[in-house]
Amino acid sequence: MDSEVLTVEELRRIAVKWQDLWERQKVFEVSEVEGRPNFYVLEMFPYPSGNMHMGHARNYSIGDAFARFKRMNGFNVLYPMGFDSFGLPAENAAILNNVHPRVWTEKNISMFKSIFKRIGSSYDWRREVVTYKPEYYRWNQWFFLKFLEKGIAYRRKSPVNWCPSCKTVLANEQVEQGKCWRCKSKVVLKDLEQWFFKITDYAEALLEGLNGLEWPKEVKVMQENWIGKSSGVLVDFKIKNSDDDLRIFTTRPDTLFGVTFVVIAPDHPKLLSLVKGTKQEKEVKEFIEKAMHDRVSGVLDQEKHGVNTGRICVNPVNKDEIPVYVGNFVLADYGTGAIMSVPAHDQRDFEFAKKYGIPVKIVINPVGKELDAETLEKAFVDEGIMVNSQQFNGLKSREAINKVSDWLEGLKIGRKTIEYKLRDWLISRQRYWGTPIPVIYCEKCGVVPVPEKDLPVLLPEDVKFTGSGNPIETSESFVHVKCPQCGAPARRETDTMDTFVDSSWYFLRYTDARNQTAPFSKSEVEKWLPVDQYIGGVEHAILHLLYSRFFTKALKDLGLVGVGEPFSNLLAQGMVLKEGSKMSKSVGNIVDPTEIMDKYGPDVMRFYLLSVALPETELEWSDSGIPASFRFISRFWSVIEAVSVVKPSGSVSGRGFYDEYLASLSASAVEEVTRSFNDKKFNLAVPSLSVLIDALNEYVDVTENPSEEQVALMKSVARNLTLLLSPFAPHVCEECWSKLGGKGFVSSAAWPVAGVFDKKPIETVELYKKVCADVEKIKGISKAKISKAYVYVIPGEVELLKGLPVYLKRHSGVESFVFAVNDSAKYDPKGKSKSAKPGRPGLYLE
RNA sequence: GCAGGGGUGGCAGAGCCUGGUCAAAUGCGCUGGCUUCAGGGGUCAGUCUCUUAGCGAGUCCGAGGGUUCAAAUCCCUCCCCCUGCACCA
Repeated sequence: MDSEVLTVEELRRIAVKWQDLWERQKVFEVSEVEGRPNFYVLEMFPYPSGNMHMGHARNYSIGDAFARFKRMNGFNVLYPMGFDSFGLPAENAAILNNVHPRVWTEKNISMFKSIFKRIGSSYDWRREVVTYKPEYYRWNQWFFLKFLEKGIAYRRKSPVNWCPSCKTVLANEQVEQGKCWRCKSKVVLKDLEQWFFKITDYAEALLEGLNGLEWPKEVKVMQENWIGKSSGVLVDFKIKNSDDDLRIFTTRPDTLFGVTFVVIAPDHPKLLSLVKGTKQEKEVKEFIEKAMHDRVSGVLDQEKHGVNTGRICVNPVNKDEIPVYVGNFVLADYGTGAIMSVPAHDQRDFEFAKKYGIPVKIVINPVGKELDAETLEKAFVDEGIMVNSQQFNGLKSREAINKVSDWLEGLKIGRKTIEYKLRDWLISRQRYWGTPIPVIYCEKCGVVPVPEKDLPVLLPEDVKFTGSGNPIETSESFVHVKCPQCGAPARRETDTMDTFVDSSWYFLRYTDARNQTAPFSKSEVEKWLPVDQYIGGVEHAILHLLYSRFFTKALKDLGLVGVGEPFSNLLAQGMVLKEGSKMSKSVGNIVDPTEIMDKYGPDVMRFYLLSVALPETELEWSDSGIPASFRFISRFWSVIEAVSVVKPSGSVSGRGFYDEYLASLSASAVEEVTRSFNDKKFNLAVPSLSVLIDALNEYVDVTENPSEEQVALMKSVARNLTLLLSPFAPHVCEECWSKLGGKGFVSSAAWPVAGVFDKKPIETVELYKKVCADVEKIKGISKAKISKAYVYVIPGEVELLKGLPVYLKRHSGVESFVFAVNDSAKYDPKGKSKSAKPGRPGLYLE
């Protein structure tokens, strides 16, 4: 069978041939066949900048294989693609090369599209969505107006994160460790009037919604932490010699009796009036200045500093008079901006108290122990027994949390509340290449929304890209407009939207991508949403995935969609690494997918990317893996070649052992591969395919003068093989499919069903007896001594076991086979049958 | 610090949820045989240790304990690695 050897040239030729045929015959246009279930497979759409890298290629290989699998399994599959094409890189390229961002973007898009075709992606391009086009972004504007009406969009002045290098503001989610998510420069604070989306209104819904999602745990946990819900109480501390209160938030009301000081944030609104006219005023002001300066300049100061304000407040529960400090570690925008400090039971408070000589008061003791405030070395933060807490003494601290809260509420000195870390989504960007925010500022009328009929507000063309400031502001025609309400001269908003707005609903647009009168029709969305399988990198765990969930919920509240969650199932694919680190230009370890395809064609690369690791784990690129994948494909090819030319020449009828063996391997390969696709563990499909290729190969070799029945068997196994491999390597499989006389395209053929070959079950008891007898006969030992038995028999004897769930493998050539069987259900030495389950092979005796 | 995920044979990477077909899939690498094979192809075998012609025995899945007739798989403790959030009261 060494006749036709597959060459890489042949492989490339085949790929082009079938790509053209698919396109011409519109094989992948979404068909909506009555009675078939709908299935939506989606990869995160790319931002087309520069080259397509291996991570992209992996992403699309995974999605495409899965979409093909679903299609072959009789689903109507929606599998679209588009381009996230607004954003800073285009604008920067424009500044650098003096071309319009659109030109740069279009060039990249067409390059990406040609690579998608080369990969063999089965997208339906009729539904392409491109975010920089007015027919798309006008709906961003439309949604904005709806949000404005509903109060979901609003404008306020606030200190915002400013990236000095991108010259724009960033949302909280886009600041990573004090640095810009895109360019990694240090973020500073700036006070600006900005537009926000009220994502905080959805904090609870976003948290609850996570429960129903089939998402990787780590992503859910990340979102959960980001939303950061905690429940506690608000308590007012009276300020001595004043009518005012200081309100604090705590999650540990059980420690309320142990408060020895209060700390407020440097930017707390009450701070200045508290110290006004006191002798501490100067010191406090200096402290505020330094603390705010540190914060603005991004100093991440681990050291806790503070200053005593000289003011005293009163603990409402025990009338203790305690000092008020200002501290650099207290945040003004979380809780109330002021905290009660319990040094005995909070490590941060403990450190602060030690530093400034503030007393420590113990109110919780560990069970069976008594703490001493004088000698305490660190805060005791665990659960314990309450002391020094009046009527709560003796209670377990955890139980006391609720009891104290209730008591505080009863006395009206406290109120239960829930706090979130989530902040509103800042969407204003001082950049050109984005969706213009559709509002106009009029001196008389204030903020005036652009009337719906005037949408879209198009990006101006008469702008200069100088590299400083927002280019839109250079467009006179854009900025100077008439107020839509009073007609007076007015100024148009020059901020554009965060591009994450674009990607927050594109998956809805795919369902109805050419709609001219609405972003989508509700009924089309109903048909497909939620996305049944979403695939993308974990780096979007918070940003894109949280915004999209918020958007979907907001649109639901507006009555525009019926679903509350956009993505029911998420696969977070792992990175592609080389030599242990991410491929990057600076490290110089890039492997370009197009180069691989230039040499080996798409099938080898796809097969490699899918077979070498689980989709969600990191993939360590290995150069020797590509030739290995080529060898696999080529082994497959030659066996198909061989089968396709075999003619019946013998007349023996009935099936022998080899026939059954092959048939059973084929059936179990179908089972394995199907399972691996359903579990999205594509790499686990490979071993069984490999075994089947070898077995078929040998079968063809060994079978001299095959009967008609045997030839039929070979062909049927070969067809199964081709079907099973086709999501990995669709082009070669099309070619093989036609060689084998398959009808139509393998891409639209039906997935094989396991169990097409009859299995004749034999009673396990009978088998058990047989095996024991064999063991005794062959090994000459008593069955009582066997703890685990592998039985070696000659092929003829295996007849007896055929069709059973036995494990059968070739061992040392053709003569013997090893199989292990078990009857563990019968094994139950101590009457505990929990682990003894039927169907588990292996023979276990004492 | 808090939270999540991991540590498997020379390497990559399954298996762990649901304990027994596990000396542990598959691929790479390595060794040897075969193939009219001129070094990159195909194919077969071997590749923890000892040993056999073949059977076999021992040890083994980060370390140490435990549960069990039986543990890579379950439980506990410890060590190490990765990722995310970072002063959220």
